[in-house]
Amino acid sequence: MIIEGYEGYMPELPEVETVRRGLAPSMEGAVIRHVELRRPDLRFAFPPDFAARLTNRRILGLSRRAKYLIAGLDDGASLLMHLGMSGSFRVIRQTGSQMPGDFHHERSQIPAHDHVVLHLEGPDGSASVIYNDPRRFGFMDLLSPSDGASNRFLSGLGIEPTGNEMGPDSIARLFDRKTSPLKAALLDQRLIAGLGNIYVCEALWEAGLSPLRQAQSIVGNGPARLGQRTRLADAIRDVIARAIAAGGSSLRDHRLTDGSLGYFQHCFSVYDREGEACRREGCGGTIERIVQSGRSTFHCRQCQK
DNA sequence: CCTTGAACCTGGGCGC
DNA sequence: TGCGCCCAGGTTCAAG
Repeated sequence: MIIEGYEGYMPELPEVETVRRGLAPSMEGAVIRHVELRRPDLRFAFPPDFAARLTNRRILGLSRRAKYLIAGLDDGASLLMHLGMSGSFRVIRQTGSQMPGDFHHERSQIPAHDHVVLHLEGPDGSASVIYNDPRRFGFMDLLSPSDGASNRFLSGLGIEPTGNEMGPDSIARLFDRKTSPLKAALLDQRLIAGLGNIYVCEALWEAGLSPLRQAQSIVGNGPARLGQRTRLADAIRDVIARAIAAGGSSLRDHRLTDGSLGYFQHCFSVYDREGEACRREGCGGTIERIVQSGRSTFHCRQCQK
């Protein structure tokens, strides 16, 4: 018997957190019995002996830092996973006498873009965790116990958008003397780690701030600027928290979804709403799409100053 | 150091 | 139906 779950789309922080929660029951406490690599690389080459170093290791916990998933292993190493733009995981639970890999024989062929399969043996039976990534912007790495925070992917990351550090003081420190647009500064993972294009647009709308103004323009001691930073910090927390809550709902109902934007998009105030009326009470503006550093920004000129 | 833009890939949607 | 173009959740580089 095969039970198939569907996890993961739109990989910004809330989605990565949703994936983490979805995978944790299958992965935590399980032993990796076999690792299938269908190709030598994703965005980057897998590290040397990647599969061998994972084999027969028990997964102690699955955590998240920014948009990274981190599986802690029983030898002190950690498996680092990033979903890029199009990565997703599926879990297939096997019960009965199936051998690992049999699900591929039950299908006439391997689904396109299934690049990594972790065959797990847990207390409640076996499971296969399959990483699929059409665009291959995702990547994986293996951290030795001594690597810790010196890992090239983790070392430069900024503060967590939902952590205790997020507040007007941190924003002042991080954005001081930054001449880049607010939009670009919020996307800079070295300052705040975990925000992506959708939720930056959403948070700026909620805070009533223009994506075009310079980041340093909300730095300063005046009450107006303190208010702007406070509203921005609150908006970031709020938008992320609501998206995680929505992700949780869609996860419970995942059989009803097709894995596309569908479910979440009802929650967006500006993202992908070009030409629609601004949803702010009494605003009357129209959502506009502009391009900043090569990426779409959705905003309302009327109420975002 | 700082900021911007190209590059990495595949697939879906649209206009012609 | 098909072709070419534009667009998409992110990150790393190179160039200015």
